[in-house]
This record gives sequence, structure tokens and C-alpha cells, in this order.
Amino acid sequence: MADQGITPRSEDYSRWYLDVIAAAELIDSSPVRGSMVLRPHGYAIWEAIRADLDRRFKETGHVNAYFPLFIPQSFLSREAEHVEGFAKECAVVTHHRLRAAEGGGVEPDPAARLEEPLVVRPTSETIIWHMYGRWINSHRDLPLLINQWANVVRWEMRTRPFLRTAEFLWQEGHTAHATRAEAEEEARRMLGVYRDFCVETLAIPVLPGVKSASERFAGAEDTYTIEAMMQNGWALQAGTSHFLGQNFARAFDVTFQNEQGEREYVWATSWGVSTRLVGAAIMTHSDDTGLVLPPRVAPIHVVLVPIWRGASQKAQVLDFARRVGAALSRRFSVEIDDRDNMKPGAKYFEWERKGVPLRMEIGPRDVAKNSVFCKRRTGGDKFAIEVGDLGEAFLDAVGRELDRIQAELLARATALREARTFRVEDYAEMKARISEEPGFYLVPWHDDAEAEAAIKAETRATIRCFPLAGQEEARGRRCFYSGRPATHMAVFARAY
RNA sequence: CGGGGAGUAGCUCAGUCUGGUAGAGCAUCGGCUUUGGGAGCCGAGGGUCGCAGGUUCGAAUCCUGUCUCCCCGACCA
Repeated sequence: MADQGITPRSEDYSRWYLDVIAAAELIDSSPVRGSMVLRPHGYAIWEAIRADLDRRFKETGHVNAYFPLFIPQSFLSREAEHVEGFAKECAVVTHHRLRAAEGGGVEPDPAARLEEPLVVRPTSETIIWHMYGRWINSHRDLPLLINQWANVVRWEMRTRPFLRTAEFLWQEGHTAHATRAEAEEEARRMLGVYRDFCVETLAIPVLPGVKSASERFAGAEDTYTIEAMMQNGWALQAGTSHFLGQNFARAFDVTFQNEQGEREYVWATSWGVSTRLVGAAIMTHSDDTGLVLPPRVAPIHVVLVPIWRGASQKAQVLDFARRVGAALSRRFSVEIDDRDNMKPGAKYFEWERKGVPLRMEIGPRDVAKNSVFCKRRTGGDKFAIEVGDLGEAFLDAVGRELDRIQAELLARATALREARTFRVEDYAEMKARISEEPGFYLVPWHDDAEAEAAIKAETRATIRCFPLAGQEEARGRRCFYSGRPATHMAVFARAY
């Protein structure tokens, strides 16, 4: 293993993020610009996220399905705003066969040009609503609550591992409802599911809110968001949920017969989170030593490092470690690092880099005391846990340590966000501070797209959202920019 | 897509200016010795110098093109 120097956050935050990812062997770059290879340790984090969310989706009545990767080009033009939003970043398939090229290699066979080009999905509203048109006839077919786990492609100009890649993994929920109220409720319900997931599972505090018109999803009437704050004070949109009105129903002519026998357009929502969440977790919790992961998504919960001197100790220590490991495996994901070509200290550094929440050192002294010597990835002194008869009491004790780590991470992230959330009354103050003190700037705001654009040009900060909570504070106040009566409370921040 | 930087062994890099046929440390493999916070000794393997053209007797080195990565912008989950 090469030297895994990690640039300190204080020196270069972007570099630090890339170093952490490389040192933990989460991803590798691929030969194609902007597409990343998810290595086993990185993919395992996504698998944990997916398993947890999938359970939450099913608990709220959704079912999974799978729609095709390829979308007929003509579908993208059906909804005017939608095409405008995505046209610039679509990959298009034009041929279905290669042939040998002159001078070696291969090239698309001109004789195999597709009659209609196929777009690699940047999102699936169009093909899904095409299908919904065939499935929905009566109010008895509604609501239709479908989710899919898939990859999508958006040909981004600038990419960043996990946070923005040309191809990424995500889930997209697409629901159809009989009434506006029901669809709006669904969009908000799923935002709540995302919020709960981020807080409970990823230990990331998030701010739920509504997007301003300029940040709204292409084709949506309302876009809801959860905004997270990274350690450098920048905002990251961690998930979105859209109330799509009847836009896609009209574009794809999806109607249903209501109880009075009248035909009506269907009301829609869509909502998604992506592998960006892995990046959010990394950026929120990791430190200058390397990756830190919340136990609930850590691929390995506990690593056991046996320590011995001489062959007889080795046999004794390994036997004990394996019995402890077997017991822990009943409830946790466990790794026993019995490599004999590495000293214990080197192993500690390696597992810390990889973000394993809890380490147990097992040497002759621990065997004699029937305990394990533990260290939490979040810090603190080493401490012993009695293993007893390797029963439930031991597992409970280990579980409490993991819960404690989970809670510590959430508390730290919450404290950082609170320390970096600023209430500001006038624009000059934000403009002066935001470079040196990046964070969430909560301000009274008179909604105005031009003013928003002007602020972005001057400060590079954008409206991340109008928080769902606390909008009543805007009443009777003046916009921090224009002085006009405030229509909203807005959060401005630099964003990824 | 514009501006800047970088691609040489698994990793970090030297060699490029001044063209002469590839090097170090770490990692890897074998052996011995080690193991409570980044081990030591001995030996070995490993590179069409990102790729494609060009100049030249000869190219990692000079020229042109191209791809990928990183940083800064504009665009975006």
C-alpha cells in the first residue's frame, strides 16, 4: 500500500475530499470523462443507503418497477420546459451496429443508423408517463405509486466524484394521483421520508424547503428540497421532490374517468436521491485522518485487530478473535484483520482511513481478561468491553457504542450547521461576509428572479430554498436586498 | 465549453530545458526475523514513458492532434 497522505481540510478542502475518497478506495475514475467506477467499498455504502430507503418507500406504499434506459428522442420534446432543462446534457444513441474501419478499429455502420435516435435517460418522466397513459383509465387505477432504482446520464460540463458525475445511480419515484391536493401531499410526504433518512441513517441534518422558480426542476410546478451543509459551509442539495401538476399528464395525454364519469388529467409527482448522498456523507463526517461513516451505512461496523508475540500467543489470540468475530457477526458486519505481514499500528491507520466506526484490539492481555480493547473512529480514549459468554449482553454493549458514534456524528454536524447559519438583515453584510464565512444566510426576501441572478453574479451565492418552517417570520419585514415587503424567508449559500 | 496545471512501475515522483534506448522511495512477490499506533535484513519481479501522428540515424525528451484527471469560471442532482 502506498503512502496515503491526506491533505488537511484547512489547507485545501477540495483536495481533501478527493484524497479521502482515494485513500478509502471508494471509487476510481474510468476512461470516460465524468463516469466513475464504484469500487466494492464505495458501492457497499450505496447498497446500505438503497436498502434503507427501499424499506422506507415500501412502508409508504410504493412498489418498484423498471423502465428502459433508452427513450425515443421525440419523447423529450413533449413537455416544453422539460426539454429545455435537459436537452443540453443528453447522450444520444444513433446507430445499432459497428463495422471495421479503414486503417483498423471500428466505427458506427452508416447502414445501421437508427430511424429515430434514442436518448439515454437523464431522468424518466417521459417514458414513464408514456406508459402511465396506457395503465391509467379510471380513478380506481389511482394512486399509482412506483419507484425505480436505475442509472441515468447527464452530460455534465464539470464533474466531481459522487457529487456530480456524468452517469450516476439513483432512485426515481413517479406517482399519479386523482387530485392536486393528494399529489402535493405525496411530494411533501416523500420529502419527509428523505429528511428522516438523512437524519436517522446518514446522520446529516438537512433543511427542508421549497426551491425558487430559477432552481425548480424542469417541468415542475413546485420543487421541494432538503439542503445539507458541508464542513466548508457550502450547501449540497441532498434530495428533491417535485409536484408536477398536470404538466406531464397533458404532454402524454394521461387522463382518468372520475367518480362522476368525467375525464380529468392526472396529477403527478416525482422524487429522487442519488449516489450524491454518498458524497454528502463523506463530506459531512470525514476528518483529516480519512473517511468517517455513520455506522448505519458503514460496510464494516467493527474491525478486529489481533495482536500477538510468538506462535503460541498467535494461536491463542486468533482463536479468541475468531470466536468474538463469530459472535459479533450475528448482528454486525465484522472484519478480522489477521494479516501477519503488517504491524497493528499500520492496520489501525488503514481501517481509520477506510472509515470503520469501531475497532477492537485483541491481544494476550485481553484474552486473559475476557475483554476487547476498543476505539471509536470518532475519537476518545480506548476502553475495554467485557465479552462475557459472547451473548446478547456483549452484542448490546457493542451496539450501544455504534449508536453512540451515530449520535455523535449527527450532533457534530448539527452543531456545525447551527454555528454557520447566519440571520442577516441587509445584503451588504452578506456580501461582505459570505466569502470568509460560508454558510446558510437566512434572510427576508421579496421574490424576484432578476434580483436573485444579480446576487448570484456578485456573491456566487444562490437561494438554496425557502425553508418550510418559519415562513411566518417574513410577515411585516423588508427584503434584505430590495427593501420591498418580504414575501419569503430565504436561505442563501454557496452550493455544490 | 473557456482559462490554467498535470499524465513516466500499484502509489509519490526524478529524468524532458540540452534527443542516445528508463531510475528512486514506498508498495508487491520469496525467505528469515517481527507484531499493544505507520517494522528490519537479504533477494526477486514489474514500465510499448496516456494515446495517435510527425521530425530525426535515433524520441519519455522536439512538433501537431487527441483523451483523461485536477483547479478556476459559465451549466447542472
